[in-house]
Parts: sequence; C-alpha cells; structure tokens
Amino acid sequence: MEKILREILRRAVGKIQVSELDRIEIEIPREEGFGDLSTPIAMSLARRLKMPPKKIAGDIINAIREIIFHLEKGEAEKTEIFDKIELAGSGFINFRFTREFLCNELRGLIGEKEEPLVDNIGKDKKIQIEFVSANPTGPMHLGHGRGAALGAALANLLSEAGYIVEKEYYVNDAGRQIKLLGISVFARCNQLSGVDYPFPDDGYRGEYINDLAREFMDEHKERFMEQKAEDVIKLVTDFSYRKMLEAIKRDIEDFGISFDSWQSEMELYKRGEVSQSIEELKKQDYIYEEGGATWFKSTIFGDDKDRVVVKKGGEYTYFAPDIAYHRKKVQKGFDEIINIWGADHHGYIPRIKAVIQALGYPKDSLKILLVQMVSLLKGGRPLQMSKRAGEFITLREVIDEIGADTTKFLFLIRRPDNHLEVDIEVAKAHSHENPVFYVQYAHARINSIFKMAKGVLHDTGYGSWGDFNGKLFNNEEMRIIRKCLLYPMIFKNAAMAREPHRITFYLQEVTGLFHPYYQRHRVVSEDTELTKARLALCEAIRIVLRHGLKILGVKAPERM
RNA sequence: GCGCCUGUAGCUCAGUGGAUUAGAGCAUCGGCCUCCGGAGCCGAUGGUCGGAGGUUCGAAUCCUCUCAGGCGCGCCA
Repeated sequence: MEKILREILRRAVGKIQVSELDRIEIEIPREEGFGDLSTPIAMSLARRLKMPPKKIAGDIINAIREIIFHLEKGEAEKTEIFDKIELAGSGFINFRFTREFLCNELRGLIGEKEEPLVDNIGKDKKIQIEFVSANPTGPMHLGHGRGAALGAALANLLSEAGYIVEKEYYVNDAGRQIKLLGISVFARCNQLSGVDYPFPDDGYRGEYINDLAREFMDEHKERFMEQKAEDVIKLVTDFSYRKMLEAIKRDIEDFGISFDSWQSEMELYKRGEVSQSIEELKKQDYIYEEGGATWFKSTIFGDDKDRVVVKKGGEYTYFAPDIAYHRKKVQKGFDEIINIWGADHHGYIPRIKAVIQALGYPKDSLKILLVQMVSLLKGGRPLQMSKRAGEFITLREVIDEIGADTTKFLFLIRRPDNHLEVDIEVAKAHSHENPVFYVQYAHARINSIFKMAKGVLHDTGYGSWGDFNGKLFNNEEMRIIRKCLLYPMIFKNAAMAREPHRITFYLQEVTGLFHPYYQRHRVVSEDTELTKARLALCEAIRIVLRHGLKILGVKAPERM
C-alpha cells in the first residue's frame, strides 16, 4: 500500500518541479481519521520552491489525479485506488484507499499473489552486529540479556530485510579481569584446603567463585597440592575462564539465540594483530611517544584527549586489542558495523570511532547502540541487588522464572536507550496485563479458529477461503485490514532505523484490535461467504503476528 | 568541573530527519459470561509534554539557558 503511493507521489512531484527529490516522506497519520497514509511533502517543498505549502499540495493533488486517471484507464481491472485525497492542516496530503484496493492488497498479504511480505532493502549489503560480549568472569546478568535480545532481534530484522548479517561475540579472554578471576578462585581453593591466603580486594566475590573453586579441587586436587603456586594459578585461571565461557554459552543457548562468530581477544595477540594494528596507525602518523608511553592521536577525530595504547612499562592497554579488533572488523569488509554496548561504556565511543576513521572508514559505518539498565520489580517493588557482595540477579534466574520468550519480548518492549523495568509478577501473569501473553494469545486464538473452521468449510464443500468477498467486511474489519497492511511499512522503518522495538509496539496494536473484534463477532458461522472473508482477515493477522514474533525471537504458539 | 542519556496522564512508556485536534498499556471507577478459548470485552476519568527564553506561519520534536535523575570522564578492563 505504501509502495504504490510512493510511486504515484514520485511521479506527481516530478510533474510539478524540475529537481529530483531525494526523499519522499510517507507517514502513518497519528489519527486514523486523517486517512490511511499521509505525506508532509508539500511542506518540505515549500522552502525549496518558495511557495506556500497549501498551493504546492494542491498542485500535487491535481498531478496525482491526472496520473491515476491514466493508470486506471490503462489497467484492465480498473480498480480505483483512492477513496479520498485531501489537503489538511497546513499542507498535509491525506490519502484514504478504496475498499476494493485494500482487499486486493489483502489478497497479496495472505499469499494469494506471489509477493514477498517485506521489501528487500538490504540488497545483500553486509552488516556485522557485535553484542553481549560479556567478560567470561561471571554469569550473564540482565543487562547482557537485554543486549542479547536486541542484537538477536536486530539480526533477524536486518537479515529478513535482505542484509547479510554476521552475529559476533567478542571474548575478552586476555587481560587483567581474567587474571583476577583466576586469583579469586585460587584464593577460595586455598581456603577450601585450610590455607590462609589473602583474597584480592577487587576480586570476584559471587557464589559462583566458590563453586568454581570446589569444582577445581574435585578435579585437580593433587595438582593443587603438588605444583608451585604460580603454575597452579595458571591452571586455575584457565580452568575458571573455560568454565565461565561454557556457562555463558549455555545461557545464550537457553535464551534461544546464537552467534556466527566468537572472536577471541587472546587470538588477536597471538596472531600479532595487536602490534600490527598499532604499526599501521604509526605509518599514518597517528601514533606518538610521550612520557615513555605510546599514544594514539584520537583527538584528530574528535575525541577529548589522546589515548594511551602502550603503557610506560611496555604493557598494552585495554584499548590496544580493541584497535586490533575493530581493524579486523573493517578488514572483513562489512558495509556497516553495529556494536551493542551497555550504556555505561558511552564514554568509549569517540575513541573507537576515531579508530574506525584512522583506518580509513567513514565514521558512520560504525553504529554503536547503547543499552540501558534493566531493573527488576516484583509486584511493583524493586528487587534489591547488591553488586558489592557480588550478588546480582542473573539472566538465567529470570529465564527460569518467566521463560525465555517472555524475557525477550519484555526486553524489546522499550527503546534500548531507556531504562527498563520488568515486573516479574506481571511477566508471569496469564492475563491481558501481560503484553507478551496478550500477543501470543491472539495467535493461539486465531489458530484455534482455523482448526474449527476447517471442519465447517469442508462440510459445506468450500475449499479455499482465499476467494473472499471483500464487500462483506464491516468498518471494524476494514480497520484491522488497514493495520495489517501497514506491517510492511512498519517493518521497513524498523529495519532502516535499526529499531526492533517498533515491531513489538506494532504487535501490541494489532492484537489490541483483534481481541475486541473477536469478542464482538463470530468468525465461523453458517454464512459460508462471510466466514471465508473473516478467515482471510484472521489469516492476515496471523501472518503479521508470526512474522513479527519471529523477528523478536519469540514463539508464536499454536495453542497455550 | 566537563561530556552523554533521560524527564510526556497516578504508574510504565510510544510519538520514525518540526507540521493535521498530544497517544497507548496498566492502575482507578462503572458495566458485560446461552455463543469459535472470559487466559476475554465495553465505557469513563485523567496531561499548561520538567522549567524559562529563542528560531519558525507552526515546536513534545530544533537552539540557548536552567532544574531533577542516571551514567561516564585512568598509562582499569
């Protein structure tokens, strides 16, 4: 429905002005009463043409009338497209489609015509999305979970939109945090065997550290006793980090998401890519020495200050492998790189963007999405978590409590850069206050309608319900059909904005129309013609629900 | 001190490169069960879009200042 309007507008605008227009804005009006679709294009043109918007809008409308007159004359079927085209407000053009046109579009949506549900806007462009990348020094927490849900949904969204997407997890398996994990576990091991050993001040303190220590002692007690402390620490560190990474991989699997690539930080060191990347920057004169340290001139690209890459002692900073990592991303030849980070890392953005530019890539080819914190409520009251004691609510606990599907949906219900509150009482509720349930229930309900309808239609000798009679639809049904037909546009906008939460919102809107409708009207009745029409409507809803839920990574249950 | 994010109905939040008469869900109040799943539905109440200026024919949206909350500002990761 958007496609045809866009084409008509493109031609109409071409008629009234010479220069090509880069963008034709088509909006979904705020209020349904305004029309099915609208365009503020006359107002955007007003400045350029130095003419009042209303005059331009009038000209465009006239041009459209001419175009569709020819269009309709040319076509054998002669379906009129617009029911109403009107100038509104200070220059909006509102369009309302005819019932015939909409029903025809509905046939397309439910698969009576060979058309894909959504446009290919990616055109095989390559995008990498890096997300989660939680340090393997502890279990995944809720923030990681939100990043995971977002990254996976974004990947679904973009690959469905025709992009080639790679999902990557960057494993911080080198560096101080891993060492600290090892020492923390080592200290606990000592305590287990009755040896007094100082626990590091900034060590990891969660219960899982004790578990790791116990596991290690069960498996390697003899080595712990016999070998030198230095060697044992190495062993413990390696053991602990592997166990944690395994645990994270299990969390991710049980959350129902997957990665295409696991990039190890250690490997970047081993293959010399860290030193190579700094050499490369040096050749381009972006590196200098000062105070015994090696600096990257990130200020050239707008960073607040230059950043140290090699410390005075000759050790690399955390930033150094990140340079190598982003160089690797660039070398892989993606058209766009998306990093999903916790919002507390926002201060890191300018220096990474600087790296991208120093490597000769445009600043905008790297997009960093920030994910804000998630706080848990129970019955409206916040659940306390004390980070100090190393105790926080893990993703696994929440999945076990409310299920992976519900968790994903709720993580995608808000814009990522807003704080999110999840009330687990609500999340567990099997009622309309639980938005996940409400949406899934609609799908299950439609399914059950179809199950029932199957028998009825066969009994009356009618096979397909695809040849429905659109004249039988009432206003409420037309409203739902319009909503369903907007899906491709919602999808496209969500994909272009890289914002999966728009799908979540849309799904709630569709189901918000369906449930009341269901309450008022029987789909399956003795009137076979009417039944067929209503089934077509249900099928349209079912299709958009399935598609949308698939993007979110949430099951569309046949029954609940 | 500097930087980033947020501030829209009692609560949680939409509002897509200004633009038509500010929206939704929940909560609250009042209704609805002969019927495809009541795990539901209908109706009502409710906002000077944190505040003040400015740009504009027009601002929740852009600019400046300001208030409040969160988060960052290491040769930590």
